[in-house]
Amino acid sequence: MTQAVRHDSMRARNLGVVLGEVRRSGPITRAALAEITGLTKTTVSKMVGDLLGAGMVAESGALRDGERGRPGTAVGLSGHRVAALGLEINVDYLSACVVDLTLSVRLRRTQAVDNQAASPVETLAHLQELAHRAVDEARSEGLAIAGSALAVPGPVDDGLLHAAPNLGWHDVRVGDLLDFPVAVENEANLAALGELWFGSGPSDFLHVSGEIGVGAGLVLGGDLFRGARGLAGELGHVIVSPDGPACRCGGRGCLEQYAGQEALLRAAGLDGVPALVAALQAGEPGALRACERAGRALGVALTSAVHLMDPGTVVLGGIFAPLFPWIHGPAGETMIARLARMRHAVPELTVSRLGGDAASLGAAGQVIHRIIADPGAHLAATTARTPPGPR
Amino acid sequence: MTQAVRHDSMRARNLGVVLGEVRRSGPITRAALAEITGLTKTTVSKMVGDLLGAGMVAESGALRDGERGRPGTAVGLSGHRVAALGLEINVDYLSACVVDLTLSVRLRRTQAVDNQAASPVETLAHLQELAHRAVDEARSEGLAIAGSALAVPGPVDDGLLHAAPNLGWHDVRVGDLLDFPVAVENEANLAALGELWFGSGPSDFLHVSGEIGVGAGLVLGGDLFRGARGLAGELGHVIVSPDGPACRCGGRGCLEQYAGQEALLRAAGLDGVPALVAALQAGEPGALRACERAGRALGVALTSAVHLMDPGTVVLGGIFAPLFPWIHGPAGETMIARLARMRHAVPELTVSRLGGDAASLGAAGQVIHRIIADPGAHLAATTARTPPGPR
DNA sequence: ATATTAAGTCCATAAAATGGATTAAATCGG
DNA sequence: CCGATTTAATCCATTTTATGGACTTAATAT
Repeated sequence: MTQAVRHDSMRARNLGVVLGEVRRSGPITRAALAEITGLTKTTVSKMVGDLLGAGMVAESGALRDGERGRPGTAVGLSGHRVAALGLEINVDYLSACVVDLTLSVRLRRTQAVDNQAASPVETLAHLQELAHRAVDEARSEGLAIAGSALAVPGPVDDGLLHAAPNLGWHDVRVGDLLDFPVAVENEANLAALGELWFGSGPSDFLHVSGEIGVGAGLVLGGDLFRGARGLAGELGHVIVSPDGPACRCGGRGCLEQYAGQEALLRAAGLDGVPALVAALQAGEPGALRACERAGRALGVALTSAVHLMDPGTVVLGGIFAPLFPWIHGPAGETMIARLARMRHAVPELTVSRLGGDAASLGAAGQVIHRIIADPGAHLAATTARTPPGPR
Repeated sequence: MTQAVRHDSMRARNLGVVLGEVRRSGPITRAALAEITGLTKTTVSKMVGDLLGAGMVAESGALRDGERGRPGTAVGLSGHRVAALGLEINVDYLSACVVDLTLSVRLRRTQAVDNQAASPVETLAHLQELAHRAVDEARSEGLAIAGSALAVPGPVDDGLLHAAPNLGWHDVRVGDLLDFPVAVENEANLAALGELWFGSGPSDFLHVSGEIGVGAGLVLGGDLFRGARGLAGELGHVIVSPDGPACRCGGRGCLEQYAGQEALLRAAGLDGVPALVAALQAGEPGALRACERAGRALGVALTSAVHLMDPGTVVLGGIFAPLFPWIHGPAGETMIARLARMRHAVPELTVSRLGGDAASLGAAGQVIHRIIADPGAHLAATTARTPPGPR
């Protein structure tokens, strides 16, 4: 049910509208904010005052635009006080980052750890240490960590990590193993949001994060699509050929068996993505054939995905980013051949410019996003001096 | 951007919350409404007063529940005044229905017309006539038509019907050919909503509407998923086998080539779905084989759909409803074999109990749904005596 | 120097919800 | 059978929030 609006929630929501517009429209005057939001100058002024007090926005001096009349003072998001911690657990590394309210990355730490050999408890002890170091460092720069989120390589439902096959974990309530509150979310989903907030892409796209598994996150209108139980986006197990090779999921002919990291390297007869890239650059026929095959399979799976979910564009990330020059052709051609007659515009295939820490950036970004959407909650929390996040 | 809340929109939203709760919780007292919504009894009372005045709710007498204290008077949705018109254009028929605010079907009219031979202008002239007759009849029962919606067999983007291959139409702005305002929407989407509001299903499901084409509508949390451009849900062109038979969409091995009405009848060597059902009941091996093959293909396509969209359950409608006893087995087994290891719960396959007019019911239901979500708009429209819908 | 224009603040007012008091209508207990 | 109790619904003064016009401020234009 949509919640009833009361006086206090009206104010909370309008604060969010104003702050959201400040983010969207960069440094902007109070008068322009009033115009855009439809609120009066009075109301906007009062709200901007509160946000200034909380250090969430800052005045960036008079905005002399050469027009007549008194120039306005522009207010913009301030990155000096509020920040968020983003974390990621993956097969062979842990990472942490701190992002401020302007989505500037203030800190990145990555630590190579072989988590395949480790238990959840061990891994999370490591992560906790990493997080505390990051927070201490951020604090010394005057930042207050307002919250944190964690990306994990597997489907998550309400804080419970169902299964992370590449870690060998099952049904782990990850948040309970840390000494600070954290939102837990699928790595593919957060990588998609990372692309949304830190990449240059549009706000409607399907982000494909090829790693050992192949996941996808659909972003529509700036929101992540999660499905009924948060298990949507398993592009890696879309069926490319119903009688194809057996997959660890129990099916046959899943995309992962054609375009997953392991299948791809096996087909090329190489060890590691960097070696594959080198071979491709050298023009080795075996490597080229392997990529061609993977690209066509990806095109088939994406065709099904486009028919079902209708994304605006498709962004390839993960291992597909370095392989993009070789994947792009066969995948794109397959899609055009199979989609063009049904749609005016076949979604464009683009490449992610984010590196491996898309997911931890997305995690931190999500925390920031929520604060901006509901600054009232954060304001109340800080005045009540109950700082969330690690201390 | 989320819209700013002002005093008037606060009231409008709360009206919607109250009316929504009246629908959800059946006849209910003002006191209980206050409790559930979190608004005060005073506020709720005033709103219920307004809704009574508009004829949208009615008091259904004292609610004597045997408890102590003064019994409350229950208010429930009233079906006596406000109603909506639902329309449908399909290959071989036109239909219209009138549904009141309680979602009771007050009128159904179906007219067999061969629209394959007709131009949009001719067909819509027919439809307009049908609509006016339905509205006149509804009016004579004291109903006021508050709006109308139209289901068409093809993808629609912002009122524009892109392509209806089975009608031979392209880029028709359907609403412009009628003399009353109408919301136009894909038949598969509206059939899914029809299932939501008039069927008995849950509020998270994928509704498959097998007709000549195979479409699907995803309903999540009572909302329809539309994709970036409203073109989502084309299950019929999900790829079952990449080198399968050529499809009119330009691809190969689409589901439609295995489980579409034409492919299915051709494989069975029969003419018409009733004949097929008769043959299946008689146990004819050719018909059984054709259904088995279609069911397995449907299972493959649904497996991909479940991996990507994660629906709670799957509801089979259209021609798959009468064929359900024979389709259900092979499709369900295919899904379980391919999904069970990845998910705790494989979405259940169920059958739609709605007939062929699911889409026109969904259309009318959508209008009602919008009125209930925002009764303030309807209230303002009626007091300003600008009745939408045909007159 | 003066007029004009636009930004931002001030203040009285309006709209809506709130919360406590009151009235109404039932059951319970003797 | 009557008063006590309990719950529903309404009434009314109050509070919260946004509004809109007046006012002040700071710039450009003439």
